[in-house]
Amino acid sequence: MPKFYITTPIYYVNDKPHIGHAYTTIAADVIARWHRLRGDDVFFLTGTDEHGEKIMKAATAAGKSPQEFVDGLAVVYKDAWKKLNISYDYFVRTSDPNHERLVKLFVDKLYKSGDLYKGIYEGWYCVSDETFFTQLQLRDGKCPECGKEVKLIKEEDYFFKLSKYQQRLLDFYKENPDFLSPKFRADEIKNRVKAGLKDLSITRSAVKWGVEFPPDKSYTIYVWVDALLNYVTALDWPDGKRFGEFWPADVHVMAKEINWFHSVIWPALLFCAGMEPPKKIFAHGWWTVDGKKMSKSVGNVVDPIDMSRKYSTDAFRYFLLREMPFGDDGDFSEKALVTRLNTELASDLGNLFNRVFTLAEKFDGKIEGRVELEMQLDIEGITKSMDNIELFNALAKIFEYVAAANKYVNDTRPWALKDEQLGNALYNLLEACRVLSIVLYPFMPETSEKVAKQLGTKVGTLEECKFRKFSAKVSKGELLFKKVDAG
RNA sequence: AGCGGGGUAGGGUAGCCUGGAGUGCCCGCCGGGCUCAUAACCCGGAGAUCGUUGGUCCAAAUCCAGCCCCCGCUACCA
Repeated sequence: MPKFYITTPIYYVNDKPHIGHAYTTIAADVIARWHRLRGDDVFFLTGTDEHGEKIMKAATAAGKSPQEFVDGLAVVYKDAWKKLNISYDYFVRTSDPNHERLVKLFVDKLYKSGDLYKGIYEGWYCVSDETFFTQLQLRDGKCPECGKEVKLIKEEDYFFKLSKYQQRLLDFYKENPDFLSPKFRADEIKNRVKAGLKDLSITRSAVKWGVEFPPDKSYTIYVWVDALLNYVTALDWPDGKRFGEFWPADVHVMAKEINWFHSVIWPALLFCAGMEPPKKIFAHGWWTVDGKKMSKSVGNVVDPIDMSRKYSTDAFRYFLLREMPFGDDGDFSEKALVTRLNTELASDLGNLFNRVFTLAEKFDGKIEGRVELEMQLDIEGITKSMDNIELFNALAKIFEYVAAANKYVNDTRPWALKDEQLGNALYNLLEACRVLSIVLYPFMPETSEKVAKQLGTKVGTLEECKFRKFSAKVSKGELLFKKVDAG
């Protein structure tokens, strides 16, 4: 059985999840469910990133210890993923003692490799935002966030010789053309690496809430190194059974702003440790909301839990993956969501099931006949799209089949048929519905299960996406998607 | 400034890499069909100088160059 290891980033727990977190996680869930449907042995990892100065400050402000504080937020994330039907296999936390232990082990290994050295780190620090900026990030020499004065901080840190890995990375990208995706992101990364790599300071002296740096205990390990390592500590690197079974990761899914860390720094760290890099990095785009950049100050942050409660988890999941090609940027609006829910989910898909099941329930003859509605389903195309992580294209193909099935109803006019002819039409339509329940499963698992139940069966595997003898007993249930008023 | 992406009917997109009738899809609009179904479904129609100028070519949305707009990213923010 082929294995498939997929991850989301671990999310920084300074706030509850917003639509961006939900998007990454839902997309990864869809891919994970797809591979389970294929029969792969899937390991789907998500989790939370819990170290850093900001967390400590937030905890203090809340009158809690950092650990109490992050414990509370980890639960918020787990609850959210439950509501969004995320089928993760393991939830990793960077404050977990096992993670911390393995991070130290890994960094110690880096240290012994000789690729760490002591140097001077310089950065522009904004006191009010408690954040470092690079020279280029500054706006008119002032803080790009708040516009206040920044001061140059110099500190002695341990550096990782990232520059040493420039050529190795470029060679790796060349030998593995599918490593960086989508394609248009690959050139961005390659060009930046070609332009030259600077070494990376991987310790902090000011940050107390973090993993201790073993060779020099006055430092903590830079949170990004801590965070990236979750992908292997969750597998119990180096000796765990899961590590042997699942590493290297098949795909790391994330938003584009952290592509650099995954495409450049992460493989370099792994090279240094003598380990295999992941097979694929997939960086998706960002959502604007009603045409504007989402931000707390504008007050347009979309809460995925609200959306799923209001329109159903499946409708929300569907919308996110249907509205924009996976990889691009796109715009979220409730109006657009309602339109897709009312037209594609209620009128096209839901109504198809409803009209077919209504006809089938009234019929007491034999449901059998010639296969007439199978080849309209482009299962090869869907498979190819899903395997290439073109989720948008896969959905488009699935809905072409929905349209073909609706057309078949209109063309065959089953309400005017009886006996064998009606049995034939119903056979084709019910098999089409059954097959649809399978291919829709990764995207809308609840709906898929409801359809299977109404068909008197269970959601099948990808292999069962072929027409066969229909033997189940149909019992119509409630409407799968009801229309809602816009606004 | 550097790097990258984009400008296709009222809106949104695909097509561009590997030139070949403006070809497709979704929403909206107009007309027809059907009556199993959630006023659902099916068919047809109107609507585009494919940002702009020039070039290559028998042929350009597609390739090349210039220009005009729009938008990202520029690494130690977690």
